Amino acid sequence: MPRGECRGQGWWHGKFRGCGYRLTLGREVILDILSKSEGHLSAEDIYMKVHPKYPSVGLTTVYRTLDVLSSLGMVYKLDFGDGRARYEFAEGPKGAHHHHHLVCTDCNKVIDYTDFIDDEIELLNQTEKGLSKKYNFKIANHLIQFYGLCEKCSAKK
Amino acid sequence: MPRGECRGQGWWHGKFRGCGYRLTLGREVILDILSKSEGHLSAEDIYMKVHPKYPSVGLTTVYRTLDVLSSLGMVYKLDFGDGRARYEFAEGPKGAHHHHHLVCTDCNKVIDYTDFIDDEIELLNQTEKGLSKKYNFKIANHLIQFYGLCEKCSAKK
DNA sequence: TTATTTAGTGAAAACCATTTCCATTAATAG
DNA sequence: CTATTAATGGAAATGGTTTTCACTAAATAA
Repeated sequence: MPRGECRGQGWWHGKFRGCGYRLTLGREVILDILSKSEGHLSAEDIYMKVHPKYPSVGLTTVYRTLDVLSSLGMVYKLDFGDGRARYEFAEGPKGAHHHHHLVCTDCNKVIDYTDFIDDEIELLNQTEKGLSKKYNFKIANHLIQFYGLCEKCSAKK
Repeated sequence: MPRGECRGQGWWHGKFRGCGYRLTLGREVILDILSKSEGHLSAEDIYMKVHPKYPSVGLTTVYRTLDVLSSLGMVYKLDFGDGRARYEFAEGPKGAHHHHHLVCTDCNKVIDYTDFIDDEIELLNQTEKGLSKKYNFKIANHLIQFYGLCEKCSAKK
């Protein structure tokens, strides 16, 4: 991804600048990786993908950029209980394929599911409204995860 | 909590022994603290509460015991994103007052809510059934958290 | 354009919750 | 009571993440 192809073209350009953040090579590259990758990448995963092409981008910058992206709501920071944070792209304004997670407590495998999402979301919206009012809480986001054993791990037992 | 008052009396005695775990002073004390405390305690919180009366119980044992309790399903291990795990008592078999969480992303305050829980649980049960079948996943537990700004923090802005 | 300002950066060091190591202690079985 | 071995405490190690600091470069002013 040569710089010229991207600079100023992504829909996120304005978002960065609008919040007073500078648009740097590192940030573009990391955002690019995230937007193109399925799944849940750790900071190190991202560093590994970035480093071959852009050895000048360090792990520190990956962490710092993920923080910024996270605070801008462009990336979700997730915890699956294995001691390292995972990040996933937040899919722009249309929230294209929102999903929830099934987490295997044995092998830490994570399955994204979109089944039942519509019903879940509908209920969540109601719940959010009620909770916001009752607790004066400005809800920005939610997390739903199911924990258990994946097919392989429950067979092993 | 003198040892004699407790040894062999708690409903968890059998659970421990049945799983091949020994019933030790440390485990009893930690379980006692958890069962009497409202809220979400970190390992260090628990250590601080235990240490004055039982200085012989070390932080390592707290961690180890929490692991055991967690694997027995007697305690839930929670993550609110502030870098340390929190633990809460799982309320025995009747699941007395199951609740979900509202987490403030600014001050890390956590509100337990039980409102809307019935509808949520009902939907979750359906969803669980569907997911279990489709993905051959044995669901043992779920996590629902809403993230946002608490009253104080949204006023500050 | 060039100069100025200051946000952003890489590398190494620090941080800190948690885990591991190991010699010792104590709960349970016989 | 004795033997067995799970459990323990304290210190050290671990490892993901954050901080420090001197340096670089993006944005802005001249």
